[in-house]
Amino acid sequence: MSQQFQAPPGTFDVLPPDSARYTELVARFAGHASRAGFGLIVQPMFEDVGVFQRLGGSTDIVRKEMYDFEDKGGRRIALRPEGTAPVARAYVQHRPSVPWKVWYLTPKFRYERPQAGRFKQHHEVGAEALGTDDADLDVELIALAWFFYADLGLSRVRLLLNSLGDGTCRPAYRAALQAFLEARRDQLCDEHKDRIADNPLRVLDCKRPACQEATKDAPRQLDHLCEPCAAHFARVTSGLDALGIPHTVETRLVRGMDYYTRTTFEFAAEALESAQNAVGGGGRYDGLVEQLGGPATPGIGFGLGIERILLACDAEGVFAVPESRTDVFIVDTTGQAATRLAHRLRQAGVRCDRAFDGRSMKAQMKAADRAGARLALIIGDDEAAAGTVSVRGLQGLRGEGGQETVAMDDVVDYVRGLLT
RNA sequence: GUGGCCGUAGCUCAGUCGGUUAGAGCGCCAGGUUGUGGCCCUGGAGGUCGGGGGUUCGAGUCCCCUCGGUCACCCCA
Repeated sequence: MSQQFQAPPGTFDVLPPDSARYTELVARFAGHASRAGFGLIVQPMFEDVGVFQRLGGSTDIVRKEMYDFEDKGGRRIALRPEGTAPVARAYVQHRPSVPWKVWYLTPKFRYERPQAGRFKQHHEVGAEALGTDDADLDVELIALAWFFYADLGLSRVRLLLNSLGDGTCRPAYRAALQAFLEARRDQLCDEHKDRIADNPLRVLDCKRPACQEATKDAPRQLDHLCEPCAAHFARVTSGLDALGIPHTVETRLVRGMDYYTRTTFEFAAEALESAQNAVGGGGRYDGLVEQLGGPATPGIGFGLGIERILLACDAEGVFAVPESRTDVFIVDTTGQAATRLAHRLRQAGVRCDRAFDGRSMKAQMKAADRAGARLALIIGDDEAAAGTVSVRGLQGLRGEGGQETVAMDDVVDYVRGLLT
């Protein structure tokens, strides 16, 4: 007995017709991104593990959720757990002129237990822009994501916004927060007692009631911004206002990677019941390129989770993409005509399909119907002898059920005329 | 990594108190109509009941283990 395999835990196959939503979603995002001056970046699925380790050492994503291994050449490799660091790595490697604006479609891998809206491999579309710290760019990125969601039909998405400060104001704030947390160490949950030293901001993000209560009056980064950071944030919020993008300032919003500075944001789908309601997130990372060995270069970007977006669309009842498989189906019982006719139609830009295995006319007509074709092109013995094709209208096309006889030589043009 | 729930046909599910050849609907194939789809009718194919072990005269049903799924914690897209 042969072994049956299935997709590894936490992964999945997306088959037609469901995959039509993926292609349509990506096409829409590509449209928004290219209209905003972003070009596609295609990158490896894996990187030297150091690309990720060097900048997220105290985050769970890097500490315990990374798919890393040694390859046959003894290199330490990690499947990409996130998309920003590889883009920064590419920037350092190629030094493109700035501002450098790229968008991507990528799978992301995280070793964690699957759950509603959470997988070991999921897919994101995203955008990154490097080379300027102008707050207008922050607004442009956020607007790109925001109006992309709107384009899909989503209306119940909430933008959460925060500023984490920079190298000037963050250290002082961090120290003040650590002092505050140390004084209340006993009230924190066990897990976060240990995080005060290495990642105090993370404690603010804890959802346990005990932690929430203990940190209720904790100092807020937003109140400790230096003057330039405060001005930057004010320009971001006023820019969003100018575009009519509603936002909620969420002072506890920390996000998953250590490299974020200044603007951070997250998009929460309120239609999703599950705990996994973040459909996108991102922020500014003005120190990242330098940490990866490049020149000091500011940057900002985001990633949007395709699977969660589709879940949110289902919950809101929007973005139903009808499967559209073919326009024309060739019913050929002679076994002599279908191959050439299909080729001619396809070369002429007509979507067409056909049956195989020499099935009966009835079976081929059934197949034509199931394929969603608007026209059946019938070639039986009579047509073959006369050099003609019977063109029959199927569902959706005017004259449905009607049938006409057309010369084989003219049928491609005739069909194109009917379909336009 | 921790915990709850669930595994019967390709899909959605039924299966009585443990009882003899494991069912339905949908889907698929064929026929009804030797050249015509949808609707209808008839028939057919398709299952080691997730896997292994145990209890029993007898296990889809009870017990243990295991694998898988799912949901939650954690974390995030």
